[in-house]
Amino acid sequence: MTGTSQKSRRELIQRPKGTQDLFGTEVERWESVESLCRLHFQNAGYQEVRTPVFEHTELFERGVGEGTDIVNKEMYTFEKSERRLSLRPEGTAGVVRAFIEQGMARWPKPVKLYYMGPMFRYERPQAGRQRQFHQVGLELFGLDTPAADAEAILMAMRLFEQLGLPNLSLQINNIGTAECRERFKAGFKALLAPILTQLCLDCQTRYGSNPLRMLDCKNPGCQAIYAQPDLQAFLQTDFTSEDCQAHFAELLKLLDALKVPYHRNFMLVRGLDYYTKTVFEITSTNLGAQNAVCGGGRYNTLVEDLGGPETPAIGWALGMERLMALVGELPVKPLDYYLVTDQHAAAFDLAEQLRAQDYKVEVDLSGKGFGKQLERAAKLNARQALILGSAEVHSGEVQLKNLASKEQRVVPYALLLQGNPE
RNA sequence: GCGGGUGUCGCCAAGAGGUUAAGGCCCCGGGUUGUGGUCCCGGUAUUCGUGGGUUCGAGUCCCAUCAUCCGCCCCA
Repeated sequence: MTGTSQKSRRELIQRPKGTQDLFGTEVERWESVESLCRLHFQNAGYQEVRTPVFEHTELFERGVGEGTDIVNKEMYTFEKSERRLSLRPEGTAGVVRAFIEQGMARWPKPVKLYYMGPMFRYERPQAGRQRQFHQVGLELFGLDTPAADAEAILMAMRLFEQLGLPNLSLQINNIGTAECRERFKAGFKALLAPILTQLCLDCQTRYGSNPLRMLDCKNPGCQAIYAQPDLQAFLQTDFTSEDCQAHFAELLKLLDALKVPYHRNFMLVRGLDYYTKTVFEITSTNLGAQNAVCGGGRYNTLVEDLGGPETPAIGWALGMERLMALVGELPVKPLDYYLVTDQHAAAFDLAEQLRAQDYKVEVDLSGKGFGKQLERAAKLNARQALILGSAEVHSGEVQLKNLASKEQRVVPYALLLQGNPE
């Protein structure tokens, strides 16, 4: 092999930046969390929806919003026979597209869906952020009630409680409708106009494009300005309409009754354009700088914006990588039997019968001596070894050996299959 | 796109310009071809992410580049 081909091989076996190989016990942890999510959703009447990993680029441009960083600089976009397609950077747009295209608007209300799968954003990787990452999300279509908001939030909070996540905080806010925000922007800009030059350049840009996002600014100087009493007073007067305020108050009442602790965060705004009324984020101090494990909110105009019938909705998504960083140890199914054998036909037959009884069983395939096979059984931490040689096949028995106690005895097949003769 | 940290075997890791690049774990083979995890013996980096440069001499110094981690931006 020449030097250059070695080099290209080295590059070939290097995974793309911001992607991850998942294997071994880590995959088992993911699987058990995923099945817990499924069960949790299904028990509450949510159905899984599986949409494509790529969609027409325009869907995201119109859905997520043309002004957002996600569509401006983070999408993986490619062209194929005159069509612009993008790897999905988030899940809601695709689910809404499916909702419209599959006629779910005519299903009995509400329509309750969940999804899970990979998402793609072209960003610099850091703790809790990758280019291919995984989300689990929930969407509830057709209702604009505080109860719908409460259920969506409760579904997330109870899931995290079941998983025992540490140091969680539910941050919640009401950003009202588009009209409410126009009213807000006017007042907010009027207050800031005299001191605009004291703000950072980013905020000065946002002043013109998206004033709400200014509140998210990490610049200490800007934060100090936004923390000033007169501005806070303005923020906390709740600029939203009476209807929005009543909706939100009712939601908080429900959360109180359910003993779901929350923090009303007047500074919480979200980066996607489609949110209305309720927005929330669930953060943990056990994560790095990217501390949100779950985020979502109400989006009452998105279905219509994408060409569907007027349909209010609320939803959220959680980041699996961030979630898994918070989930502690999970039990791994142990190996019940390791089959030591030089009689493979009989061994496979026995293994299959045991597996049918839900035992975890491995058959040695090496053809090596029984000593080496037992060595492997011990390395795999098998509870028991089953030794099945020609003598045992002839007598219809098997040697059952407890690898911890070293006890070994002869057991007829039939007895072994009747129950665990430990 | 910008800023900082780190790159020596699959993993952890010694090595501070000078003979053949420690050690541990894992893996493989043997001691023990029908009885294990302990133990013993042996094997596994012509090479230090890559490419240049300085030097009589470079894993050790310089430059560039790549990768990775953390942070900014933004978000799950």
